[in-house]
Amino acid sequence: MKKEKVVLPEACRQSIQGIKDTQDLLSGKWKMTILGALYYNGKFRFMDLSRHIQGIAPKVLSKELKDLEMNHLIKRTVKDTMPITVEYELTPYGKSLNKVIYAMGEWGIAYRKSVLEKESK
Amino acid sequence: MKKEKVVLPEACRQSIQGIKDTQDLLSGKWKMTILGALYYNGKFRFMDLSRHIQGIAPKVLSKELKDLEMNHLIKRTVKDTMPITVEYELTPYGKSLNKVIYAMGEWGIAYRKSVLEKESK
DNA sequence: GTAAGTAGTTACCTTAAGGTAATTAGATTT
DNA sequence: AAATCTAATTACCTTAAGGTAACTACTTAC
Repeated sequence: MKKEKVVLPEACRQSIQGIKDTQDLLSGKWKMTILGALYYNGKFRFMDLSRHIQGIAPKVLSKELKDLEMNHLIKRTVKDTMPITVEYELTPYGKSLNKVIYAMGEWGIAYRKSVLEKESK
Repeated sequence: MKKEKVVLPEACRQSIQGIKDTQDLLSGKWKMTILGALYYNGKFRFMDLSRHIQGIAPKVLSKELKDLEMNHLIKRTVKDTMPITVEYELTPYGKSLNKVIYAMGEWGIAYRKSVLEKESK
């Protein structure tokens, strides 16, 4: 019997690699959610983020924000107020994730709806 | 000083929750990549998947495929060949992730390009 | 008969992700 | 004077994710 090895066109291979790269950069339970919050609200202070993202511990939030900042997806700004406040927002680079963020939000909403419908049957 | 608590419109809260739900369902290093491969190639047998997704161990691939099948995102079909082969493909439900998959692939490609450009400077 | 291909499974191990709870330190409110 | 706000940090712990390597059982090609 012949072995027909599956060979993918270069464009497919690139897309699959692209997905992997994106996933690696946005790894973990929280990064996409944080980016989503900043995307939909524009700016957030640390405490407001921690209040609006249900269940995240300050230690974890702090670490995720550092990761995202290191990858130039968000910008951290210390405001000269009393007491000091810190604002986080998407960089233009972070904003370029808009399609990913939007698609995930929409799919999740539809997903939740479909689960609820099944349960009510 | 006044405390102006940030309050998000319901639509934002839903979108953020949607992102979180989606992320939770597609957690881990490999699920999105597997879905991407099936999206771009249509069907894949176990060994072909394991060859095309660089670095994934058979144990891990097997587990991820089970997870995805349990969540009705992919379909597993045993073919009556000698030796037996098994095919994996997206369900219609899995295909509804197309925008997420596509957006992540495109962003990843652009990301890789921008990294290469910076390095060459 | 031996190598290689099919689709996994099993046992074992390591690392990192993430959670808990307490603490810091200055400023402001009550 | 005590509580609460700001943005975190620190120490400690647990779990799960993921990797390694070997193995199964069957078939076919060489």
